[in-house]
Amino acid sequence: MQKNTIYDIAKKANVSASTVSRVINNKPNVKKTTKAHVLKILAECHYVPDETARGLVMQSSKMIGLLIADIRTTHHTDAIYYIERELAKNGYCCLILNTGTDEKEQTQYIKMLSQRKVDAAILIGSIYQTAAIKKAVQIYLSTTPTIILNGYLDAPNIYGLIADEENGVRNCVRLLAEKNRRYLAFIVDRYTPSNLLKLKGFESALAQYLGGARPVIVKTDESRRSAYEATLTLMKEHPEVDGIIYAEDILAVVGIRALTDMKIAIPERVAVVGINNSLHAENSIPTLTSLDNMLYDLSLTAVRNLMDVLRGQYVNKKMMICSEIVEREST
Amino acid sequence: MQKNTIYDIAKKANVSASTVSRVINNKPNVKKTTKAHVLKILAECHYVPDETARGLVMQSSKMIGLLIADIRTTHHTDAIYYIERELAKNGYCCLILNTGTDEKEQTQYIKMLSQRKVDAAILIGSIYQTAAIKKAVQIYLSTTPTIILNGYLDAPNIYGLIADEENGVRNCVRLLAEKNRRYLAFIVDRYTPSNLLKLKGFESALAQYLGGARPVIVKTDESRRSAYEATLTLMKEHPEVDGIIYAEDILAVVGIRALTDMKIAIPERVAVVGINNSLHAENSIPTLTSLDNMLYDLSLTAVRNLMDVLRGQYVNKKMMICSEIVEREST
DNA sequence: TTGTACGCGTTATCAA
DNA sequence: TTGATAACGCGTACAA
Repeated sequence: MQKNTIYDIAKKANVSASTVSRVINNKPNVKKTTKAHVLKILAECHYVPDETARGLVMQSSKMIGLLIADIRTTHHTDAIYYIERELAKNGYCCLILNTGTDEKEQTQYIKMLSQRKVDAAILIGSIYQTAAIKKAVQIYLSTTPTIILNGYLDAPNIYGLIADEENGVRNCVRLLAEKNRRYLAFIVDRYTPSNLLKLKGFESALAQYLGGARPVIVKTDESRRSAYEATLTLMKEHPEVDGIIYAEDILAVVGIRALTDMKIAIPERVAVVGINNSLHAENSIPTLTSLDNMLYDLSLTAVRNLMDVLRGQYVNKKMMICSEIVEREST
Repeated sequence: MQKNTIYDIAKKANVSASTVSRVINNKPNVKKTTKAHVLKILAECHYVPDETARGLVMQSSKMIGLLIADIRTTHHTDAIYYIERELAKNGYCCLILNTGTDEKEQTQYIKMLSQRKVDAAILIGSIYQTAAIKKAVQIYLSTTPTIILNGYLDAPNIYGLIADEENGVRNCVRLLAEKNRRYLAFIVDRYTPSNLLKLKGFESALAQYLGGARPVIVKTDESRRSAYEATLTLMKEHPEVDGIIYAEDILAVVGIRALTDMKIAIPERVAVVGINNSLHAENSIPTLTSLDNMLYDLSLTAVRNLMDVLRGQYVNKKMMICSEIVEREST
């Protein structure tokens, strides 16, 4: 594009740069006719203001940094989609960074956010609930409003927004108990803060609803095959199991396949529950009962809260959004 | 963070701002001792340069704009992941925007890219191969290197990078013909430029390998259920069909379920082929033969080409990357 | 080897 | 109602 600054426009319109600026920003005290004239030239030249320069003087980049371990995990992709769209409505752009799971790298990415002068940051996933992140934020983003999605850290500028998965899982156990299940297992792939809460809910609910039945907890590694194997092994070693909760829908879907291959009837012989209420749950055969952790509400609230903070309004530091069970064929 | 400019650092180090700048950018002609001293203060203050200001003077934002219709389509998410990681290696950040499919909105987003002064743009998906986009790019990004992933537009600053899906589909037909399939159908959900090429390949291959068998082409709408219904109807109306190619793996997976529900043996009675070689293909039962359009290579090449263009090197305007069939149980 | 002065494109203050 | 001028934080000729 041919260089196109407010000075170029000013020259063509025979006014000063400040008048052009006033027109662009719709400020008062501009004569109607000059405004119309400038507006016309602006349109003719397809003038677009330089947000970089604007940001420099306004001390606001109108950009929000989004940190995520790996954007390919579908659950997080959805969150990013909701967040990006909502931020766009408010005139903000998203700087999206895949940080991986290494703390050193994550710290580097937080530094990048400060370098890019983002107006705020959203860390997506409970994995950011660590001491390393807290320290990095204190050093590099000490005055930048920061939200952790499904996690919390205690710092003046950090806001936590968490899905109440602990109670959610408790309710899953209660549901299974009501369906006369007595021997429940929980299959988990990673010990994230979020998953640890799910396990906590699982164990306490067993005590409450199933008279302290011994919890069977299986830890798989992160490949999907592994959830398949884990399910096979589980049913061999604990044939009494009549209900399985998986830490995520994807694991459950793979588990359902394993059970089907073993000719185990779902839900007659074994009931299955997943978490996330994702598309996987709707598409599996049989369809999967799943704990909806309200990702959409979580995302929307994150943005709303952030906008409020940026407007200087008071916002609660640690909010929780209730989960809900969506019942389908697998229970 | 307490304000922290090169001037603040300069004061603390008893040197001028330009010396600090020289140290930061590792320029020559700085006395070793002063350099060490400045470096120490820099570290103590956790100084981070302001990329915004830097961008203003260097006329380079070190940001690349990524346009995508909807980041939630898994195939594109993968592309974004590869691209983001590769760009990060080169010191670039990604501005990711969901444009939707409306041309007016898409134009607005292109305008935003120019406003943010991105150094280059990557448009992900053949849907950007439209006259409206071409015009918008010419107006707002006329000097910004722009790559279309899986598409092409003829303009001085636009580079096309396309998967050879036309030939890929031709090879799929040949494979099915070699497996003695005679009556092939193609199920497609949207007439994107990419899908139109697949159809073209399908029809020409029928002429070549199957003596001009009448092509059965079914257009579904974009919901997944619809692919299920379409498959049922297809098999009722054309019971002779013994091979189906779906425009995308997801459609094929849903189709496989429909066939299974109809007790149609795969691949004995009907062979099935998908496109994208995504995780869906690996996870379906039976596993799905799929055309790999080399998304990873495409993404990597896009970034490499872009970096070359930014370095002022010559880059071919329209490149093609060959597809490959990955055979699995469904054929 | 180091410092001064200017410009990048914009907004804001103040004077005209 | 308008225009000149000074920031914003940085890089870089040019001068010292």
